[in-house]
Amino acid sequence: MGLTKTEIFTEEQNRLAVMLKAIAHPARIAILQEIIKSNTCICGDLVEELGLAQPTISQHLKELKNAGLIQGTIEGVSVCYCINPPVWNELKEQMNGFFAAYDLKATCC
Amino acid sequence: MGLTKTEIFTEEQNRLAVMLKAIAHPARIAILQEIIKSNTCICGDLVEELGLAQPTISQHLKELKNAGLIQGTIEGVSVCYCINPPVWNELKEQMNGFFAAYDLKATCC
DNA sequence: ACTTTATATTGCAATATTACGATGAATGAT
DNA sequence: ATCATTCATCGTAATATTGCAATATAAAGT
Repeated sequence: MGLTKTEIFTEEQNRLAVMLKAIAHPARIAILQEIIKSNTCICGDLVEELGLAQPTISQHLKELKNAGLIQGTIEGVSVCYCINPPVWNELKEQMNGFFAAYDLKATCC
Repeated sequence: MGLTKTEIFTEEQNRLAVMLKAIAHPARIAILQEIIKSNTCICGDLVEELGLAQPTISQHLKELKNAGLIQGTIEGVSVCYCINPPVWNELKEQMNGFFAAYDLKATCC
């Protein structure tokens, strides 16, 4: 098969999975950290920072964009990337919910 | 290729990626939610709860275990699963760090 | 118009993931 | 001892992901 059975799960579960899948790669974690670290939008110095080829970085950026976590605005020749607040907050809420639910009842094994 | 270049990234980035990849699937999100919801360890009623075959669930549990997020203790015929606090907390800290870093400087686009 | 610079797209090879049927191993009940 | 129950493992088919070379696109400078 190789294809996730999304129809079995809730919309929330599927959306959270998509967002987490987008972050779940060291290169994309590094990209997000760079974007957050540099106060302004980052204008694609990423290829130099990370040790990956330009098409690879471009592809990772595309995946982050597809998941809605970042947005890219064209600035002349280059493109400036930054966090997309609504989706980022959605992720934050979901994860906080997760962590809070566990903290409440961590009385098991 | 199809193989992540882990040697390029920091140990922290790689560990976070492994943990997030483990959660980044709706079935595994659902499993974690069930484990957290049921105060006690969950003793594998998961096959009935979710609509997936038993080998599939078993495989997902294995991946969560490999990432260190859950632990399973044998209880007679069945196996009881619960959150593995150290790794779960590590994930929580990492994610909180992420979210806190962004909240500080959300003054961009 | 031509060239440079910055990014995206395409195509491909290697590998990983998802799901499940069939089968195996271990415990508890009869 | 035999059987049912619970879970893990193996094998396999379908699909997804990762990374890059080659190429395309698009804006800006000369």
